[in-house]
Amino acid sequence: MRITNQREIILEELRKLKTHPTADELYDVVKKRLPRISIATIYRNLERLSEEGMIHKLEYGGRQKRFDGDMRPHCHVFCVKCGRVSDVETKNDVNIMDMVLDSKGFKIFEGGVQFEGLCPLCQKGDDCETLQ
Amino acid sequence: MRITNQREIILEELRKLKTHPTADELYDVVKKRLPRISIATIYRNLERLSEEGMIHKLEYGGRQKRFDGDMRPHCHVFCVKCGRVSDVETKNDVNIMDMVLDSKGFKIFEGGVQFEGLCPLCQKGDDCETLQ
DNA sequence: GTATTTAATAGTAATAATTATCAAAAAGGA
DNA sequence: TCCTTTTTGATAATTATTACTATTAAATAC
Repeated sequence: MRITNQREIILEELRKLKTHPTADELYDVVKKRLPRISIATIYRNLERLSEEGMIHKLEYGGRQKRFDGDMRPHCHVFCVKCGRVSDVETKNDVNIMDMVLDSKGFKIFEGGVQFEGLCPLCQKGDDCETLQ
Repeated sequence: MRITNQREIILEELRKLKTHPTADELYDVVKKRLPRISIATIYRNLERLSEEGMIHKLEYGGRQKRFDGDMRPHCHVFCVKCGRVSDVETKNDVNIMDMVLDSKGFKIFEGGVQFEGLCPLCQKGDDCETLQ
């Protein structure tokens, strides 16, 4: 995987954000540093970086995928109304993988806990701008 | 929510399936009993039934949503290659909700464990027909 | 350092899944 | 049965994502 300017800046900006942005949200951020970058480059690199295990691709709650540059193990909660995602701090004493009794022939690599709820804005009844 | 023939049969057929079908997979099944049904009716009812808490909408792994008529609490594993979903039998001694220490202002309703892996067919290297 | 090879990019067209629209049909009372 | 409201079928529109292609830039060989 070649180190291009675009790839470096995409990764750098994603790591700065704690918001688990969608591709187009990250596009808006990266465009400030690389005004000529294409949205296709954002998509391609996010896909590639997640294949390489450098970022996480989050696929729950809503139609758009979200991405997370924080590779430390942690859980997420997503808002069922607006699709926003946040980190959740959890007790660390459960090994999820040990919970499996029968995986019906699947070979399991990873297990994770995720939560559903309402974000602070949607609780207040505000129309979250990031509607899924 | 009115009880229509279409709605009843969609629910009935979904409950019969253990495959966690996508909307179009369920469409093919339901069409055998209701040849004139529209794909939009499938989408509308699956969305509606999940809003009403009668079925589960599964949004991980791939672009298509999947649906599950089995409302007993249980975990899923999805194949990272083909997107197939299967139930996973797990130890029942962990209360996921108790794990939360800080939810960053989100009000959490539900928590679940999900696993990623490879389905039996993709392990063999076969081209799964249900490619995501 | 320059040439060569190969991967990555920008810009845009195409695709796929889902949702919106709307006239007609059916459900569930009154 | 009649009336109101919901749902349906058919299809258009939308939205997120991926594919395509000529051009540009990285990495490597010379």
